[in-house]
Amino acid sequence: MQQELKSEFTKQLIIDKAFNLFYEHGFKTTSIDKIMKETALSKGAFYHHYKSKKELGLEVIQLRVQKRVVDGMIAPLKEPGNAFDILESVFINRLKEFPFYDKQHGCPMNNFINELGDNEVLYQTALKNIIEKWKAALIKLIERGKEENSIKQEISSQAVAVYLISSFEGIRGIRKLYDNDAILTDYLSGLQLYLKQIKV
Amino acid sequence: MQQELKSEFTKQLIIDKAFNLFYEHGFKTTSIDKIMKETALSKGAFYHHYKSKKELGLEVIQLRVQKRVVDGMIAPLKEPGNAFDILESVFINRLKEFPFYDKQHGCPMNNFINELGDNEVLYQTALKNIIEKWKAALIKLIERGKEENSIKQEISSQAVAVYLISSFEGIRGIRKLYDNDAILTDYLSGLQLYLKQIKV
DNA sequence: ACAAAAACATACTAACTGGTATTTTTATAT
DNA sequence: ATATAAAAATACCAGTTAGTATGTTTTTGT
Repeated sequence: MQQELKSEFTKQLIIDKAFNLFYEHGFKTTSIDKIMKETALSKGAFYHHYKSKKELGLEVIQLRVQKRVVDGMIAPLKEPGNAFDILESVFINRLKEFPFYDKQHGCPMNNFINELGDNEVLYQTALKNIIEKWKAALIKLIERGKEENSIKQEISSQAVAVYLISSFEGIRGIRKLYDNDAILTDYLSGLQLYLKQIKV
Repeated sequence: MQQELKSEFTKQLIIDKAFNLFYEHGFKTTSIDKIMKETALSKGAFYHHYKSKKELGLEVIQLRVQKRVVDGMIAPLKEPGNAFDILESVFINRLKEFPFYDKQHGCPMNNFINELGDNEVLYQTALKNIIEKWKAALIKLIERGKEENSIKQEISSQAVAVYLISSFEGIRGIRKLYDNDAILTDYLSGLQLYLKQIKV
């Protein structure tokens, strides 16, 4: 039982260090050697726990990348309260609260999407899964808003959800290029204008 | 003089093959060897014309990537006609006209931004330059629309420009994950709703 | 005709890549 | 304590990487 715990701890350690390196330097250009140097364990240990780099990448996406999006963007949508207000505050606050490091390196999910999204069906599916979860939660919230009459009935929940996600992921990439938040301020104004359109 | 032409031809050939490989496989994971295999020239020839891979990357961004955005998204904004109609048609038509290959591999500029945007100030500047050009052209068109009274006076041209660019680049990445255009259709509905908000 | 220079080719390096084979260490069950 | 299996370390493989050093061929000015 103690051995099992140790194994689990090591796997989590590898995933943790791998996520950080993938986030900062990309997946394909981060080697197993670099990851294991961070864990202070050997390459042999890595291949004892994972059969390939691809398997690790998949776990990082499913366990770390997904968790980030769920915690930051999906779970808050399910809180009780005025649906429109929640929609507005989640998108705006999340963007404002990012630390400098996260602004500089963009969205981990978006980075994976752009690096691996056209590469391999397994990565594709894992990433699509996160997007679909996010989309579904947004649609549900918008529908809730329509019912409680805080969001206009006539708009397409699905279209609004997709447009919100697109613009959010888009700006997370573009922000990398700048060394200040001016572009984010513009984005937020643009977003607020959009939300006004769907507000009842 | 003949030599100069030959040199220019070779450089264009290298840039051309490099762009295609970068687009399909990413910058960091495309080697000089692979590029030069495509040109049917030698590695010696490459290092005669370019001092490093970084220099090539920069030229690809400045000459090919930028041209794509200018031709497809910026130049059409400068055509005469109703400003709102131009705005609408450029974004919608461009997205609809992408060949399958381009849908699958996303936007070359966005790919570069997400792979290299947090890496190196030279790439950052070159890419930021394209975004700023695009933004400026959009702002100018929106201002034009305000003057001719096809676009609402009270909206911030800058905010709308940034929001439009963000959502466009965002969806170009997300589309990679899917094997059909359903997500694009949702995006287009969402975009149209946004545009309705700024129409006079 | 000829020397200089540009264009390109060949051969190479040292460091790094994902992955494997083999051995050593550690934990557990009897 | 001892056999067994998991965890981890070491050493290694064949292939790839950006970049260099040194050639050969082609073009060009004289």
